[in-house]
Amino acid sequence: MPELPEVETIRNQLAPRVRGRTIVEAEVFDPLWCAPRSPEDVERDLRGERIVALGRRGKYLVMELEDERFLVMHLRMTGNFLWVAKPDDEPGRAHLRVRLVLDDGNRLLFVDQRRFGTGVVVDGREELDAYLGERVGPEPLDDTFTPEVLARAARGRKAPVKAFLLDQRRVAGVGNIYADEALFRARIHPLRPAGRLRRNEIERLHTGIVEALQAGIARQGASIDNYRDADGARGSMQDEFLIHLREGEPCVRCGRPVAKMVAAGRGTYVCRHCQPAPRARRVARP
DNA sequence: GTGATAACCTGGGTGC
DNA sequence: TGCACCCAGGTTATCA
Repeated sequence: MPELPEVETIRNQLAPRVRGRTIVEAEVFDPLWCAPRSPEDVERDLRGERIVALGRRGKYLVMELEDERFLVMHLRMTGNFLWVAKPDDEPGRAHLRVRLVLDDGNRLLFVDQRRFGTGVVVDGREELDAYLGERVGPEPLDDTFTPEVLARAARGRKAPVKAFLLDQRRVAGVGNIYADEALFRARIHPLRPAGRLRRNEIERLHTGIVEALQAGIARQGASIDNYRDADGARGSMQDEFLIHLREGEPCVRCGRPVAKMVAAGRGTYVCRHCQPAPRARRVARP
């Protein structure tokens, strides 16, 4: 599942290749991708536009076009954004949602098996800031993301810390994989209420988030299922998971078996020894 | 305002 | 072999 490291990997690969290129042809094959706007409208917006830069915000890939127009894409569950040099190299049409042909003949393909991925054209930097501002919180790899920022976001939250981490408005870019990895690194149980974490736990969680995401970027992301980088290659982070998907295997820290549970409605991996469960609250007697 | 849950979607896995 | 059903999960809408 593409999370921050996977999207950042794609951005790193594509940014230098697309900068300064012009989109000479845009084809949107799946109306769901750009709904409620029609594919024809979006194709018209993109055709002839020069690409100024390719950025990222949380899990969003942001293609900046001329005149402060932005194509904001989200890969969701199974989306891939592929770079193809020749028409013959294109994969089958089965899951192809969007094709952008550049003036140098190269192609960008949005391929998405489950059709959750989206693309939105936003006009103006103010509208872009508003669009992202209501969906995405602080960037965890920015210098401005400090333990204080994390503590402020968690303050008063009764939701389990796993749900807190998955909420993109609290911390941008963390999904199911890296939430598990960050919590294991921080030795925090996923069901602990976010607002009840102590100062030293917030600091450990901050470090865990940053280190887990950096590890993912260093390994070009995790290819559990569908994720491929811009060149169609698999990442290798799945070989380096400390806890995620390791049910029944010995914990890398204590050797006890890793357990699987459900937290925030998601499959969640935990070491019950290294990540102690929250104590049950006493019920007051009448 | 907050937290929980269903729905969206499709392919793979499982059981019969 | 074929069919029905369940599950995976990021985001959004809805409800309590």
